[in-house]
Amino acid sequence: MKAVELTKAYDPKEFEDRIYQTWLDNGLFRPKDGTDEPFTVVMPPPNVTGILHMGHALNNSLQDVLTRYYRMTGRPTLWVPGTDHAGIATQNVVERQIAKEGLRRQDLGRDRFLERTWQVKEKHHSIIKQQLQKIGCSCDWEHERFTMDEGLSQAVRESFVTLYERGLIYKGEYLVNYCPKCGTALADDEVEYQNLGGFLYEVKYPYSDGSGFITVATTRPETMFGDVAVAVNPEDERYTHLLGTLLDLPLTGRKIPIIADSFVDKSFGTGMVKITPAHDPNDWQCGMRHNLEKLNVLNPDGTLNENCPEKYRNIGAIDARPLVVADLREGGFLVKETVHNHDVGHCYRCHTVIEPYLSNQWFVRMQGMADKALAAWKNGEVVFYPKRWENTYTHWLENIHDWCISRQLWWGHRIPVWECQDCHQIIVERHDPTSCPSCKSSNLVQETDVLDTWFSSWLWPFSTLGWPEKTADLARFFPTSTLVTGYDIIFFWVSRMIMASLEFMGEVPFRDIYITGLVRDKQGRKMSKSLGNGIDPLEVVQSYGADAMKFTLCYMATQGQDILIDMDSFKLGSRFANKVWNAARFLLMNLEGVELGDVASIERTTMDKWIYHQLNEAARKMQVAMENYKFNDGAQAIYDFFWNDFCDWYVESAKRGLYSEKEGEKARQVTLLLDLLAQSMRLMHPFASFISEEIYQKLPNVHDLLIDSSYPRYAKAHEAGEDAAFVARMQEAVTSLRAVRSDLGIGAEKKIRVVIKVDNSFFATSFFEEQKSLIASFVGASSLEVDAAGSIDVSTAFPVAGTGYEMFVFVREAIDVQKEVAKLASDIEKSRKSLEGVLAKLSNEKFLANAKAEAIEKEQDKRAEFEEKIEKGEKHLSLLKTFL
RNA sequence: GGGCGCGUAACUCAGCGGGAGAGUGCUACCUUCACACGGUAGAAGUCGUUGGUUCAAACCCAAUCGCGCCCA
Repeated sequence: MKAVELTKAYDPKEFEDRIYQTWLDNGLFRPKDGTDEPFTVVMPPPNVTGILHMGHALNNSLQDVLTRYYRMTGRPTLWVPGTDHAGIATQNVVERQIAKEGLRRQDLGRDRFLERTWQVKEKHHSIIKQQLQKIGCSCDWEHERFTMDEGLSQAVRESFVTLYERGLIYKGEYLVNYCPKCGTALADDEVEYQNLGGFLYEVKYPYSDGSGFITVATTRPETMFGDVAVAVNPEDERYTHLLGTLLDLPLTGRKIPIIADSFVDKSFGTGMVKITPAHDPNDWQCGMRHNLEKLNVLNPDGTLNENCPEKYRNIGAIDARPLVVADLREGGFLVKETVHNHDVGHCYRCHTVIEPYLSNQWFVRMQGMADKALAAWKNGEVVFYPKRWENTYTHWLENIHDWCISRQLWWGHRIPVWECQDCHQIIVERHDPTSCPSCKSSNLVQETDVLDTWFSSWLWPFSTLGWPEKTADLARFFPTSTLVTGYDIIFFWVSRMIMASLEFMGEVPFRDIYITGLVRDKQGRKMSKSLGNGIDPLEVVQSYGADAMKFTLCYMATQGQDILIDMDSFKLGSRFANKVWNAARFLLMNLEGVELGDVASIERTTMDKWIYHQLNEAARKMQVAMENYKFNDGAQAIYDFFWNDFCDWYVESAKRGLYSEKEGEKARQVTLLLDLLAQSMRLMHPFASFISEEIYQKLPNVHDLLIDSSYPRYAKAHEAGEDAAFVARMQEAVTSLRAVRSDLGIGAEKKIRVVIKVDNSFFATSFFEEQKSLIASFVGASSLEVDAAGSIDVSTAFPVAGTGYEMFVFVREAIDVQKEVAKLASDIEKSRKSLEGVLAKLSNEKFLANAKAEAIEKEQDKRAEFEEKIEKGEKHLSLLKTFL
């Protein structure tokens, strides 16, 4: 066998793209055939015109880990990728683009504007796909979907018509959240609230009969033109006698009544509230209760309309406020203004202040679906990780509002509703109608609004698999296994998918819902364009490699916690990858002239059994971690195993075998090392996919692709607890000797003589005896003796404590005896303190009566241990003092 | 106003009833034949505060302070 040469430094750029291409070329992202239960994940579709940010990197890294893990356990695995048409956002992108050409969408017309938008979509789509590939996502691109694909549009159509037929869709006049900038209605949850400074104005409203006035309090005086009443609390004795009195609305003179409604807070402001049903949600409710007129005073662009006095018309509501206030003051109506902070809604896309606005919109009745979604959760059909997010889910469903699904946009699924212009019949059908079913007229006009983007994404887990067609994919892969997403869209998306799935498929779309944290900067701030504190995942890939990024994110992805990182954080993964690379490099350079043996039948030493035991333990930890979505535990298990166990101890110990002259010993050692390396690559593949595959491809002992090989499994039979205990004791001895070396300032180049005296009862004596040369090499000893008979004179040597044994180092150098005496004395003191605590427990009857047997046993062990430490310490102390 | 989360080593975070842990950073020594993106050793924490439960509390309970998020 020939040695294999790896480059000196880990250079991910050299192989990542190539490896990805190999996986693609071999079709390894496709689910394999078989009857095992598939593992299926649908990717939360990123906005097609967006760019990949750290949140996507995290989210997709975790999905990739799950997918690769389950793929290697042998289950047919499908990860469905795709993108979302993101109605408002995409339309904004295109509008900004044509604005540079001096055009508005109206100038182009609907069809040409949409053509433009599709072009933009195509271009951006290829970018985002490339980005996902760059970070290593092992999703099945043959299953890729876009929310406006033919099939998915069919799904939208089917679901709309079905809901309509079930009487769950209606059109109604409603007070919606309206963004004047985007020119569209927003759902309640697309509004973000920000606490802003403002004023509370107290305004006189005179009685119509001229006998005086009352005072109302308002934060939005400019909406007074839409006032239709003033309300007081019915239990507010101050005002009961005024009920029914007419008032003259200032600046207009319109007459409005005083009414009673219990929603009014007596203690807020003056206890009198002006009622503007067309511009305030509470007033809207109040107006419904009292059957009041709804007087709209705004144009669609947010300016005041013809229902206002002429001088304010066509002025934006916010700009009109100071004018109105000034005129009120001048007219003597303004009583006072006080500083008042309150929450103001903003558009989640463009951050413009939203206006409650009266308009005709389409709605879905949600109550029935919400009840079913709650019931499904109560029955344990969906489980959140971490569990506490279930509160968010249930709270939202318990307070469900009807969903406003129409958007005044062009980009999206146009609402499939036609109106006959002759008989005004409303037509909602699965196929575009050509004539009116009632009067046969062909004069039909389609609704101009499109549907909310979430109306297509709530179908995602089954529309991507072919619904409404009864496809083989749907039968095989639905319901999916796990959803990985962020908590910011639990109600936007997760809840709605569950509702849609129950409504159309009759079962939940997934069982496990893993909610990731948000990726933030080191100060804990959200990463955002405006702050400029974002980290570009591709820049991380460029600097450290995709594996370093994924590994680091996993290592830090503790369940339920946000992840605070900066660019330097990724050094964790990068260093690990470099370590892996170099360990492999070292092993592969030692293959020259070796004939590999049969791993299964090869003779194993205690060290060998120990490392296989540790590997087995790592596999066990990994399985537990994966099943419980503890990505950090998984990453740590492989990190610790590979670095601390394999590299630091096993490979170091194996060097003797590698350089051995003994017949067959080198081949034996290399065989085991290569097997362990291959298994390590399998174990780490989900977390560091490229480097593990690259190394695996160089191994002479394996011949398949790693991505498709089998995952190491924990097996009770591979446990070797006794060997593990031997090695643990040896590690303790080595570490103590190294510490002494360091402490006494004995340079690495100086060889030392060591004598280990073992107690009669020491369980690892023969192991120590066997491993003398190994221990010696670990601590740089020229001579190391295990003295079971107690015959070696160590009266001139430096004593080192151990449990079950003690060690003596023959030191030639002058040592600072005072310092060592002080140090030992302080160690003894610590042991004394610990022993006191232990003895206190053991003499406490309540402890003996109540504590678990294991706890008592452990305390007894500790007593023996501390007593031994003290006893040996005292002995060593007097020995040391003879040096003085 | 309601809900949730977090306060553990300088930083980022695990641990969540029985002897305080990791990574980074820091200190000292080492370029010895895989790796200085390395090795070896080390310093570093009354586990936010105060009470309570318990034989035993970083961990459970209550209160309190600070920070963050969500909802109204």
